[in-house]
Amino acid sequence: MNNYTDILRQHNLKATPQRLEITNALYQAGHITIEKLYEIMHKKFNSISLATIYKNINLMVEASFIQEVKVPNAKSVYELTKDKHSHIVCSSCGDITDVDLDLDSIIKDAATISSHTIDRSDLVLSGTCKNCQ
Amino acid sequence: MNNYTDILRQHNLKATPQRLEITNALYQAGHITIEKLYEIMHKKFNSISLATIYKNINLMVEASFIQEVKVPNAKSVYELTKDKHSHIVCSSCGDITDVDLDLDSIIKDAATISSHTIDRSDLVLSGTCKNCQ
DNA sequence: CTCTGTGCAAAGCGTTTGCAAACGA
DNA sequence: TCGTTTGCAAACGCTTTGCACAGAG
Repeated sequence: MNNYTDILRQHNLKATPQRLEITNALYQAGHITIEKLYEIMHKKFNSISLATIYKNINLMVEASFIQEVKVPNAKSVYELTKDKHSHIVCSSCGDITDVDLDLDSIIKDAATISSHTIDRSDLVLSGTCKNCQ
Repeated sequence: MNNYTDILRQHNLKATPQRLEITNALYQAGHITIEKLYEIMHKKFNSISLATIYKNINLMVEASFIQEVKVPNAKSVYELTKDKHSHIVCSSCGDITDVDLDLDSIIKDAATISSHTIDRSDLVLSGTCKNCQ
């Protein structure tokens, strides 16, 4: 049992049952669309509103408690913020998995080539997962 | 002067003035949002409709003549399809530049770790460009 | 008790669709 | 000429907003 109550409060968010369930759903699913999240939430709170989902998702993104992942040719998914990682999407079943890749030298190259400072990297790989092959 | 007329036809798209101008705007801008594209188009065709822009953008994406780039915390941009490359976004001015990075070994690692096949990679780096620093 | 969060309904915004007229080949 | 494309208006779907009531601290 994770203590999301405290974590929410640390982000100045009251620990309402709805928020605890959103957090729990994100934890369970790993990556989830708004649509799917609403489905799950609706089972527990049959009168929940999509507005509540959106308001909370936006607050949680602002608080950097969760993050949006933009996926090519698909809807965005949300995940709990965790250590830096990349994503692999299966174009067939849509499943998304995390993968820990070392992008340091590539980012360093990019910074040199472009004269940019770089503070964020989003890598999404697409292909076919083992099950779908 | 690029011969987009022929290129459009090779993709089974009639070379209308509107399409030639969309293509030209993409070429000039490198990366462009729908909104900005409409602005530019409107100067040349004052009665152009957003519907025309959307229809053509969608056809061109389907034909792989252009591609959508999903940008964190910003609207998608479109670019002419060219050799594989990554993108660097300036969080300050919003400017997007192409950068040629070798992701081969990283992709290979990811394929091994995940047992996926990988046929596409989208890397978007974010930071601050030289001008904005 | 106070202030924040929820749920509802309405509004807002970006995108798509249907259709008649215009146009490219 | 024939099939495609354009522009308009309406429809659509996702997201946000305003407000009264409920609930967390």
